[in-house]
Amino acid sequence: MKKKQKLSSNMEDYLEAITVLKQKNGVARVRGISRLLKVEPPSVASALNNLSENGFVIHERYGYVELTPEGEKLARDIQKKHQMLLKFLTEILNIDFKIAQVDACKMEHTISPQTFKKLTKFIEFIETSPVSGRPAWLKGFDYYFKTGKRLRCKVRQIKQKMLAKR
Amino acid sequence: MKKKQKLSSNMEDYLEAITVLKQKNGVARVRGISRLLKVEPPSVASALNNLSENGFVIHERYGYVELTPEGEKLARDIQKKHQMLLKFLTEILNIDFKIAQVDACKMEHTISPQTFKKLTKFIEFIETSPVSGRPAWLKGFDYYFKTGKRLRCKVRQIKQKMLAKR
DNA sequence: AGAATTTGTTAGATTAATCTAACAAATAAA
DNA sequence: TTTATTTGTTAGATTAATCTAACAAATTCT
Repeated sequence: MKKKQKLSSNMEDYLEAITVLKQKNGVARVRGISRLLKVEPPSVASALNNLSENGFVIHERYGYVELTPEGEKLARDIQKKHQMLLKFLTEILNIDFKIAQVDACKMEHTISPQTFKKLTKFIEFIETSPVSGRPAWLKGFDYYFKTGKRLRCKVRQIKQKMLAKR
Repeated sequence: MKKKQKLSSNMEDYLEAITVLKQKNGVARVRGISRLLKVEPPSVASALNNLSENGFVIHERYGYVELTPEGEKLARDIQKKHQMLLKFLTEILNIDFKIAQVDACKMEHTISPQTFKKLTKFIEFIETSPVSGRPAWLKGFDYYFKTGKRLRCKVRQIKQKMLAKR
């Protein structure tokens, strides 16, 4: 066992596919992985050999694919990145789900821990906003994106109201 | 000439390196590309052959590397993506320049046109904010990231002031 | 149980990107 | 103008990821 510290994007994709399948069907098998990643079964076999040699999966001939603890940890980390990016793209930037899914799938392999952390916090910041739903500034961006114009901001609106009341 | 429609990330990196060098030194040569991308000269030679066959660069033996109009266009597009992502990461998310640079370098090859457009608008929205400098909500995020706490928002502050004045 | 279908494996080829080693051209220094 | 240095090229090996073709095991159907 070679115990690589860093897997290729490709191998990360295989690990991710395995957890996705286990979550969906309870088990992961060559066929499922092959279909999910749109590669032929021999590619899966070769990838599993690689992951097996490096201690991320356990796979006996014709059997189910199992993750080792390390494999499980890695897969979880990748999934976290994926979900965070997907959320950022769909919920904050309002990108179409399918496109966001593809983008997230690629970015999850390249994003640095720092950027991951920042974006995670960014999402958290917005989700826990005291104002219910999408905060005003984000709505302001939605409007700007659609029309190219700016909504007058709340602060100014209130100030104007105050002036009017006098 | 094969005229590929889609280049690999790798080839895109070479194209980008060529424009960067031309912008910096006026010309691009094998050595410069080799040093910039941290690959050996034969790798550059082979990449240039590829790009040459596909009509993106012109390179005669021992000479400077020139971009064709198509090469130039592609390189410019990649650079735009890179600069936009760098800006987003450094100016909005406040990520360290070096890390942002690395992240941008990878993401520039995977980002979809939609995401590119959204993010570009997002930056524009913030840069053209009527409030000078970083808008309040972004400062709110900076504070939240550092302390985990929320600044009370402007609207509420004003409302409180109004109450106090009565 | 036997046949048909699905699933998995092996062998071997292919492609893209890289490398080292050896050599050749161009440039700079003596 | 030789020599030395830098720069560029060619040939050939290596690695990772994929594929097709052929076969083998497991499962399902009749």
